[in-house]
Amino acid sequence: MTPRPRTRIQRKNMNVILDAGLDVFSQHGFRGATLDQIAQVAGLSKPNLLYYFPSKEAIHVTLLTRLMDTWLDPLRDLDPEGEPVAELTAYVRRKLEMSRDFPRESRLFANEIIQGAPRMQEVLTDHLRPLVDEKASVIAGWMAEGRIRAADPHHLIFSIWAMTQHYADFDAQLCAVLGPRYDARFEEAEVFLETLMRRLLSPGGA
Amino acid sequence: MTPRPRTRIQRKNMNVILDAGLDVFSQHGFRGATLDQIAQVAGLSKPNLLYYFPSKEAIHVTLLTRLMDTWLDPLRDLDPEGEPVAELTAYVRRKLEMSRDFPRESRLFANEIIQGAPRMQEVLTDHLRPLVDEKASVIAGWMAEGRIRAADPHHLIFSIWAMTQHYADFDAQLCAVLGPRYDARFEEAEVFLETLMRRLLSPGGA
DNA sequence: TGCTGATTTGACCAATTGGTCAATGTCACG
DNA sequence: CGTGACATTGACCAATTGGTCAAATCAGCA
Repeated sequence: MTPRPRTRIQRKNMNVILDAGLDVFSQHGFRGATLDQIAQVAGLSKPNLLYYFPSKEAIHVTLLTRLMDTWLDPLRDLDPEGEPVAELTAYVRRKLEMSRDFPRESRLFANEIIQGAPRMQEVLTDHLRPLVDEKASVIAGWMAEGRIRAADPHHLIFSIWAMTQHYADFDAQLCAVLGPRYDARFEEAEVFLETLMRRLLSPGGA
Repeated sequence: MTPRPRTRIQRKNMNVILDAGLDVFSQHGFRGATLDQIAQVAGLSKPNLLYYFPSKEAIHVTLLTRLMDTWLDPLRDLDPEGEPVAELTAYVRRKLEMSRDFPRESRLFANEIIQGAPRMQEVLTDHLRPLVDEKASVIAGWMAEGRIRAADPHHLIFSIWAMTQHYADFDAQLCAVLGPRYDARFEEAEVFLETLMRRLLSPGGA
């Protein structure tokens, strides 16, 4: 689908196009985005886009594939040998950092899922699901050993996704509701979520 | 913007159109939706749509406005005189029920917010923000009285929104990850979220 | 320098977009 | 059974869509 970049120029332009595509797709979704818009943001002509990518969909698929590579890293990093509460709060912190540092990627993903994930079914079932099941059973193990309080591990993971990605995906709402406190939203969120995780999971309920 | 329906036929057709619009807008966002698609789902001709609504945007705006009316009811119902933990778990339960019973409405809202809420800024700052501030101070009052454990009330509300709406907005992801457990997702979520809220808020940390 | 392949684009295309309008059909009510 | 308002639509429009292509330009190398 995506030709391997061979020259300097190819690498540079493909990155420019993907960055522009990320801008536009994350803001309007696949169907709402147009090649003209992407070309304009990229500073290239439309035929030039199609010299590097065979179609609009190819740009989108390339973005989603590259995204999934790094998107799940925080969950992969969950260490079965680590201290349970520390591991899970660290996971939340990493996810929150991703929402802060890569909001466009989060929104691209959210758009795709909300619209039924038509171009991601296989990657979700083939890669995401096994990873989630694996980490859920690690968490279940911790719970069985009494190292953290019991709660459905899958829904625990879903809640962590929901709460952390919310700060990227619903940014416009936060901005409207928080007013002047908007600038501190990530610091406040980190404190709040750490408290939440600790009370939910710490054996003492601390 | 939207003419008041005068006849039976008008009322019926406007509802048919709005329902079709909800289908299409919630799946593709504003720019990704087309009048032809809405007309097809509604079972009407395109010029007939435009006989009842002056433009594509008018349908969208009407949907959003009607939605906001009922979307915030669960939060409005939060009773300052009630028992704090019971009130907040009831709020979570009502929000979760809305995700279960009105997933299209949730996705319509999510699409609009993700795309920067270009058509909702004023309703967010004029209606949502005052309501959130009011309820946040109710919650803060409960915390100050020691009736629930302390935590940032605004971020508590955000987390409740995130976790409950996640079950509507990211349905495709849940389906892929949960597999056969997918059918029980709402029952499981209710149990999980009740546990979470209780541990987070109950003075004993129960 | 000249050559060759990589890069860029103006012009173009068929299909689709949101929207208009005149003509037609239908319904309620006197 | 008229008749006037309500309802419906086929035909059409200009603009935009994703995508093509031949011609022009550029970069690097012998």
